[in-house]
Amino acid sequence: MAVKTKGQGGISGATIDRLPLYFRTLRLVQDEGRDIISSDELGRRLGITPEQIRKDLASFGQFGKKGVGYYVNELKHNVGNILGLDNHWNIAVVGIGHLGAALANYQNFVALGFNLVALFDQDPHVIGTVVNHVKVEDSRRIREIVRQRKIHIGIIAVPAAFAQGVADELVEAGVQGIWNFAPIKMQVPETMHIVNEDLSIGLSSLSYYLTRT
Amino acid sequence: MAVKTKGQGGISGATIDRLPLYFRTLRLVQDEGRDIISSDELGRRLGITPEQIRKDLASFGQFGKKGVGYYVNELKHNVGNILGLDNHWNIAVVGIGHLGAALANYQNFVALGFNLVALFDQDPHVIGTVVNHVKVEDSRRIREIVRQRKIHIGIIAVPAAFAQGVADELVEAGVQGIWNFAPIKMQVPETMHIVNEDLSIGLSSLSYYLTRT
DNA sequence: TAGATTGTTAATCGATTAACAATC
DNA sequence: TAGATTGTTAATCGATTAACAATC
Repeated sequence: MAVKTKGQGGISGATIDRLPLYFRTLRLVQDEGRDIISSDELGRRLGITPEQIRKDLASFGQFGKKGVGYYVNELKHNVGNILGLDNHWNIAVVGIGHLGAALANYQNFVALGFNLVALFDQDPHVIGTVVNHVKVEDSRRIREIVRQRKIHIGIIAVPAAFAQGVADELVEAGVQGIWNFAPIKMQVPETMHIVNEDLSIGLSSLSYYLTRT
Repeated sequence: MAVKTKGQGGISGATIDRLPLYFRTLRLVQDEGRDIISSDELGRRLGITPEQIRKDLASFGQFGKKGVGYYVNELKHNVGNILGLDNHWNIAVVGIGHLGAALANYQNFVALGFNLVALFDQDPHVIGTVVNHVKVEDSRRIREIVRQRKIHIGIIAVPAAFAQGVADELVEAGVQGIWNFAPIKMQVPETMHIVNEDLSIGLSSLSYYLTRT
């Protein structure tokens, strides 16, 4: 679970976290050849109330037509634009263990417009191998390559003990955001955007609910 | 990011999602040989206010000593108990692609007391291989093996197109909870506990914030 | 036109923060 | 005792739900 995506600029963090769901569903609906969709149907497909969806969208503008619904292509374009997906951010994964390799191969990122441009690891057996068409580089070259390849987002998939060090290097190299899978709270400058993905939370909370059934 | 862990039984879902963080930090503090910790220090280590922590804990009982703090061992035991970790749930991963293999190898689950007891895949090249000391079985045997090995939680790491089918089988086989990594909203009976882990949300929301810096 | 559906305001609900009495 | 720190109540803030006018 991604932790603490706090709101900013007046828009609720909860709203922002729902936008990717809208985007994905709109893509599916588009593939089905549909031109128009109502907040009602979108809601039914996602398990979200239509009022919630209308409110979320309305906080960014008027994208629908009263009495009609939303034009699928147009809305998808707008939501993608709001999410900044057309920036086509360059991303790099640091730590090509099982999880890092899984992330490097994750096809849904391509669908969102992200470009995987670098992979890093410090294990000599892993350096030089190719994962999803990208060669794994030595972690010591993070600073150099992040600048060269204009990497915007660093994904941290190293063991907890190394995560802070990697974060420091990524920050110094000038990435704008970090997506962190290591189970630690990292120290980064105020201006750095960081999203923590904590896999323990989902499973533990499931345990909580199971215990109380 | 884990989606929609709604509160239940009067306890806020946000509170429950913080408990695993407390648990993990207490384990670390315990390893450091510390006997006592204050809400203030716990807060500093996690980036959470001490008031929030005290409130979270207080909703389950009085675990601290005024003027002193919390006894680390005792609190860790209590938080683990609240989360139901001492149930030592049996878990199975369905879909041993990159992500499924990463989850099967995820060491943090062991630290939380979960037992990995089965792996499933439908690819004949994958069936029979061993991942993290567990043999991969044919997905067609889900129902049989879930019962045999008394699996409580099913983890879905198959492509979106197969996820609903897998969920149906897991439900029929009698699992109590599902941890779903496929990017779809699944239809399951009301009584089934399901936590959706949606990796697109974290990265997309990061894109949103980066766009507005 | 009548029916459908959005966008927006008001009401409710829930979660966090602040304050402080209790007490170790 | 004096200082520290919890547990709890009250105040604030934020997010969701309900209602409905606008309008296609």
